[in-house]
Amino acid sequence: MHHFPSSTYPEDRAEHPPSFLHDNTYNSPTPPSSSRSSGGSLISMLLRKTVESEQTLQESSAAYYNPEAHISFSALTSPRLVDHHSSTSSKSSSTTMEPLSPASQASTGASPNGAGWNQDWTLELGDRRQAKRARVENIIRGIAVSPPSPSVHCTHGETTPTSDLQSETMENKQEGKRKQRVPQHQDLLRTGGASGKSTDEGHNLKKQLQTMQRLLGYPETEVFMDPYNKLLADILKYELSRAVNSSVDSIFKNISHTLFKPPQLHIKDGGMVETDDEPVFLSSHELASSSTHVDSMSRLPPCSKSGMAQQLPEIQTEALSLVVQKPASMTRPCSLNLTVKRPLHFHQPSLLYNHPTDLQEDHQVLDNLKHNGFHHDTFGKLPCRPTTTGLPTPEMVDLLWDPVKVKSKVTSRPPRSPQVHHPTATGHNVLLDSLGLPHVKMEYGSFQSMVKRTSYVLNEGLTTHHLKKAKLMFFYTRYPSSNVLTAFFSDIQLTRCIMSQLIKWFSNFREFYYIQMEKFARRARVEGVNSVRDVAVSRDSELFRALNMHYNKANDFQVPDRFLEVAEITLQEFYISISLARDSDPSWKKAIYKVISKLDSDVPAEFKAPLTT
DNA sequence: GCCAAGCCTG
DNA sequence: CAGGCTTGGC
Repeated sequence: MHHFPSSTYPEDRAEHPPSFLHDNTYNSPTPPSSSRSSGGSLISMLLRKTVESEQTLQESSAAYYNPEAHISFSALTSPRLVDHHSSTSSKSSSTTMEPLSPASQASTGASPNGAGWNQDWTLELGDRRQAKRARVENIIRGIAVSPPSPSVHCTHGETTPTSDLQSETMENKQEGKRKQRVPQHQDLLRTGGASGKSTDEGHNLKKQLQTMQRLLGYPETEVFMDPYNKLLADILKYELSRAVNSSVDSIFKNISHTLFKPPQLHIKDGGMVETDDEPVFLSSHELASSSTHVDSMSRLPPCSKSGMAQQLPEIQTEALSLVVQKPASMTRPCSLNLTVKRPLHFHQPSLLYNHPTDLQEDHQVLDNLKHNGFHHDTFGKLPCRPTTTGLPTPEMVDLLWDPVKVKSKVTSRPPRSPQVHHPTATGHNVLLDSLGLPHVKMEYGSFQSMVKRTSYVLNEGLTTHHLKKAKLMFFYTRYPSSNVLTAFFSDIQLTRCIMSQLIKWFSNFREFYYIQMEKFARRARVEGVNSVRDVAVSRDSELFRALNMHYNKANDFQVPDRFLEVAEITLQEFYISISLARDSDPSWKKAIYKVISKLDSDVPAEFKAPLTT
């Protein structure tokens, strides 16, 4: 098996029982990711706030949420968050790298596999307020949509509608003309939007609001008399104004992050989540990252964010610098210069029906205004290079609806030195679309099952699916050769740039891996572990959880036992080196790297996937 | 000088 | 995760 080369403690190693006697029945705990995104659509939240106001007015004592939905929500989110901390802290008293207590593990494992809050809107369907929301939504959508003129000034003028969503949105394009000026938010906040420097634009906005209020069933005075509601109204005005001015890009981008949510989710026993429909790519983990990390939305690349804009023939009303990236070639440049972005997905279930905790709500609205609402420039001005193909194929357009691709950073980074290679138009490769969707625990050997063909595309660049695949491959190989990469990423044109990116990915994976190893090795020493024999890695260990969270965030992949063995060896190597004070040598890790590099396994053929059909 | 790998940074 | 830089081997 795997010996323990260069170990300083061969005796320890010899005496150390096989560490891979892991419980096969282990039910992988859900990574402590969590929670819901604190972000979301401003308009959605504002609308909901408005509806809530209505609710308050009409049913002051009634619970807003469907009790059942509320319960589900709580069960889906809160426990895990709490549990994560408790389990982590529970370990602090341990002097070894022992697994967490069964209790904590159990409670953790009982948590759902993320995407918990996604259920909310589903559970609310049928509510009578749904109709009202729908109407309001239509209004908003109408506001946001530009004039119908299809004379798009864009290199992709022949953009082909490919979805119902799209055509549906098209129907709502018959709206009035849009303003050009984009009011500064400071002005809006200062003047209350339609007041002060108000123009006819303000009147229009007010009309829109009045319409909404009527639909919501209460007199407008009721809304604005309350200072709180007035504030919300002001904010709403601001948002509407932005939409009216064909500057909904940022809003669009904000909501697009969440609008691509799965159309339907079901909670399975044990908290696992699965979907009826295929396009489920936006996991709660991904969303969680946006809340735990600094405003990830603001960091989303413009190309990916504005990608869906090319789905509709648009009218160019101004010379915006927004660029669109061809989704099928995320890392490749794009030449689209569409200038009008529309919230095509306003009608989709989204945060409109998502209900973050109430108390946070108010702050979220304002915070989003401050932090999310004004990233227009950030979104729109980052460079994006032209595509090599110029025109999007229907498949490409179709891919625009892939939320992962659209939202992912992976899609944005152009290759360092873009080599203009012309895609072989006949290269009907298949996307590993389902890489982004499996929320069901899958077996090691069933990787194939998550490789499904959804469309024929010409993959010129790496997508988030490739990234996810690469991460899973890391469980087998830490140092993949270029041959392996070539073999397992045959669905994309492995240019030098792409290959470099793949290599870089694995380099980053290793970096994280070794950082964790060092951290936990040092922690073990601090906590009093005095023998390498006590250094072990199991699926229960915090180290594994961290790694699993990083490489298998959705926790939908059964990590091979061999990886745990390698991880344990790595941890032990670090432990040994640190114990011997080798870390005083600047290159002390290299010896470890050399050891670990010999522990690679073959990547299952399933990962090659049937990329062509 | 080139290149791969690693390190640092954002 | 990716860009930039350094390092070390050739």
